Amino acid sequence: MKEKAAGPNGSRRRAGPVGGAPAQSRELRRQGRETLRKLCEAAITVFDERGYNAARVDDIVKAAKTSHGTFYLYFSNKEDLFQALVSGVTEEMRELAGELPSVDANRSGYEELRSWVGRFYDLYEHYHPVIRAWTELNAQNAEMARRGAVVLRRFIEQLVMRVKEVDPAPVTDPETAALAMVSMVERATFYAIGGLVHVERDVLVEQLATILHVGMFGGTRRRWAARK
Amino acid sequence: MKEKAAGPNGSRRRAGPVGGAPAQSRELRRQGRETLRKLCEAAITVFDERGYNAARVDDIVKAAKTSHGTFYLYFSNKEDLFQALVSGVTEEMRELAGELPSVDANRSGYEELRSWVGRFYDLYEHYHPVIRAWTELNAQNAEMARRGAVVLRRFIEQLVMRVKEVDPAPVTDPETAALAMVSMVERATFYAIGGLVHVERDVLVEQLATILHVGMFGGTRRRWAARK
Amino acid sequence: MKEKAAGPNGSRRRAGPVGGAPAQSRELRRQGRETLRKLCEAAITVFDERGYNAARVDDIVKAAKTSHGTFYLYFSNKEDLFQALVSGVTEEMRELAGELPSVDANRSGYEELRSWVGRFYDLYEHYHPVIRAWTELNAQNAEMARRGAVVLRRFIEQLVMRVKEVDPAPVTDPETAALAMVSMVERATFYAIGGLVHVERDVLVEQLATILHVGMFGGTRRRWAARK
Amino acid sequence: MKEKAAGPNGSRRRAGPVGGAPAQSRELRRQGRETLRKLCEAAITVFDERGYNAARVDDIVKAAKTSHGTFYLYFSNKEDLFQALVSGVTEEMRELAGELPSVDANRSGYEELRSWVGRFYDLYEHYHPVIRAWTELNAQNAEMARRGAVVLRRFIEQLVMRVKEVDPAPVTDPETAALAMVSMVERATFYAIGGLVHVERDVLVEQLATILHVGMFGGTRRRWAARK
DNA sequence: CATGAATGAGAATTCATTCAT
DNA sequence: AATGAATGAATTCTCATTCAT
Repeated sequence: MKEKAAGPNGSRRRAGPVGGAPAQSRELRRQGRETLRKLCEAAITVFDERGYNAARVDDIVKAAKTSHGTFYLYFSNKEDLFQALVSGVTEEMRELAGELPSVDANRSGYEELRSWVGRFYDLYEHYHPVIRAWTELNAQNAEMARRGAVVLRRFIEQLVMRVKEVDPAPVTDPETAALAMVSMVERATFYAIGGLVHVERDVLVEQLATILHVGMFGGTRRRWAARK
Repeated sequence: MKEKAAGPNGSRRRAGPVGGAPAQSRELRRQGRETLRKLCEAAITVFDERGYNAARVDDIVKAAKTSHGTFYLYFSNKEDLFQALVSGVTEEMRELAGELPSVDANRSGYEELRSWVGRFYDLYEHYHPVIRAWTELNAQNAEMARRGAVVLRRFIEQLVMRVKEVDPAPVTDPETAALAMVSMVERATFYAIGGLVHVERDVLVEQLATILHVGMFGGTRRRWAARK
Repeated sequence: MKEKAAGPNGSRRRAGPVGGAPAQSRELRRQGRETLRKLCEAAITVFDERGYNAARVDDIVKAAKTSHGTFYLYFSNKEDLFQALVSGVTEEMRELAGELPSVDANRSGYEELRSWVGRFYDLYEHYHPVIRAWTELNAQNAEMARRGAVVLRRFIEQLVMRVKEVDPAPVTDPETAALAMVSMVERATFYAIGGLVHVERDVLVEQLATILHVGMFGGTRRRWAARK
Repeated sequence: MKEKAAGPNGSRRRAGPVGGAPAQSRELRRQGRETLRKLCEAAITVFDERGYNAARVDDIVKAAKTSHGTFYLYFSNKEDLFQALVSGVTEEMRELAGELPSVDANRSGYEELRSWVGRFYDLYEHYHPVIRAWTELNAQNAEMARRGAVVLRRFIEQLVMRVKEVDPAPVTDPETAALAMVSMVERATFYAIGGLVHVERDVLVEQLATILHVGMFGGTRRRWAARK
């Protein structure tokens, strides 16, 4: 039942990384765009290895096989680069949130939900270094925390909207329930991908989809749970 | 229905903060213990304001109204101090995990669960600055991440144990379900306390307890959900 | 009584800006001369806004709407460009010094003097950004300071020569008096043009000419001072 | 006729150098004050040798035989240190301006004036490195230029005030005349001390005092000019 | 015990200059 | 002749840690 898509969020990958302040104030030619891309990739690698705070600009330029001076041609500093990366993530997360399908209480509803959770998992996995760095920054950078909150609320809103389509209402307080559910999906995925717990992707995705389905959309677990 | 206890985790508060390496190698008199306490409190305040990485030893000693020299009389460095704070949290978290009660599918089971979730919330709130700093460090310090994982798994274990007491088994894969549920409780609490979403403590605690009860212990939401 | 000439130093403007070392080693076609001119003008503008030291090659090429590469096609560095600008100023200053007229104690002598001071003022105003940048460099560049001293002494010499033509000798120590007078004219003009004090050009020119006339050439202020 | 005072501005030397922003936010003990003093002296030496812009913080700390870290304990950067030095100069200049005596047309008036110009010369000589650095900064730092203008206007005001005490009025436009005279004294002193022209202190002081006396206070040069 | 002062390694950033197209 | 891109040496500044009193 492996259903991992070709890339996170299906085939709609963004064109390329966006630069920070300095890069946006000028036209980039092919060579420039290539360097920008190398820097972004290098940064992701380095953030993955050492985390945001411990990452040095020097590590990034070494990983990108370029020079200090070049770095500052594209980004005004490490945070600027990071903001650019985060922009990519938030944009894809927004889209994914918007694609949460209508869900009914039947098996087809469950399957749609499971597929969606799977896409969330894959996106999350792809951007894991960035997301982890993001959690690091939340404590020291209010703007970053705010951007995270915006994405979180967007997920909650979408989930609430879908839940309200269901009749009879399966939950009495959809906002709070949605907060709980989104928290669950996000954090369990985080733990799984970070390796803090050992669990297979598909097992987790199924379990999360099941809880969501039962808890929010009136799905009944027992009838087909033994299928596996 | 406010049920906040007198202090986090009831009356079993630890004696006082423990010092780092330098402090443990000698006897502390009254004045010494007082200075130690001031430093720990100051550190919590500063970590709350700026996060761990952005916190400077200078900020801490200023907040504690003492000097750099004195800081190093009690802790060998910033991380040493932080480890001391984290030790307090992990210890209390371990205990709380051990106190997860047996839960039945009835209302009394729900109420015990709710009380326990409430205690989790209060403990989490009390140590919020430390916990937030901890998430910051996870990305850059493997030992810290390991300690976090230990606590997480302890919660999962306890929950699994309680779930297995229930007959007939309400979930097919208790380990994964427990991961999901612990993630949910932890993260929703984190968002609520951090102010990223706006939700009342008691509303959240009830919702989380309900989902746990229904999802893990076979509780039925509908019968008494209208009670409120 | 406005007597500002058509351009600084009358009609004897230099042909065009001279380039630095790289530009002088090759023939410049029309396009090249145009680029050279744009760079010089841009440099003057930037020096005016930020001073010499704070001026960046990047500022200059942006202001000239050209590129870094082009800059180094015409000048070997920032100082080379500046030397080129200074050469223009020193040359015109030398000429102006040489044109200090013979002055008698009468009104006609005063009027010739006033006209000459006016030309000094206008020349100084035109080159103000360059001159101000020059004062900046004097402290850090001995060669620049030397070139400034040469111009200063040239003015002093000329003034001494004119004073010695007068009989009976109106001053006992013409060298020192000339130093004082040249200092006065230069610095008062500098303050006026820089806007550090608020005074009209013609008022200042008259006053300076009067003091020079009375102090160096035996002019008597009282007879016609009320004229205005 | 050497009349150089014991120190610039007589015996009223200020207590000691003032620190920059960081130093002012805490109490300085004896050792701290000593270090502050060493840094200021070292800075003056280095500014003298290389000028303000070419001076490196590294040069200053080497000259002061201390470390980089220490520098930033007392000043937030090179400019902060320089502002502190300039504050000392402006304060003394203000005082000296306030001490311009009443001057009559007789020899005694001349002598008082000469003594005052001599004190100006000595003060200027003592602070020459600072003043030269100041002229460097004028072009790139508006605040510095403003502070210079304030001092200049203070001198002009005082001179105008003294001139207005004289009856009958010797000059028709005292403000402009005062600008000219202050410019003369300042700039001639600057050239003399900087070594751009070669002239003895006492010769220059006498000449400047004479011109001031004759030009502003109705003194008559001829009667006693041959005395020398 | 406590403290103010000093330290210096390490990190970020700038910018004149060169290079490849 | 022009240009966008790259470079890296030089510089500033920070801050955990040590030291002397």
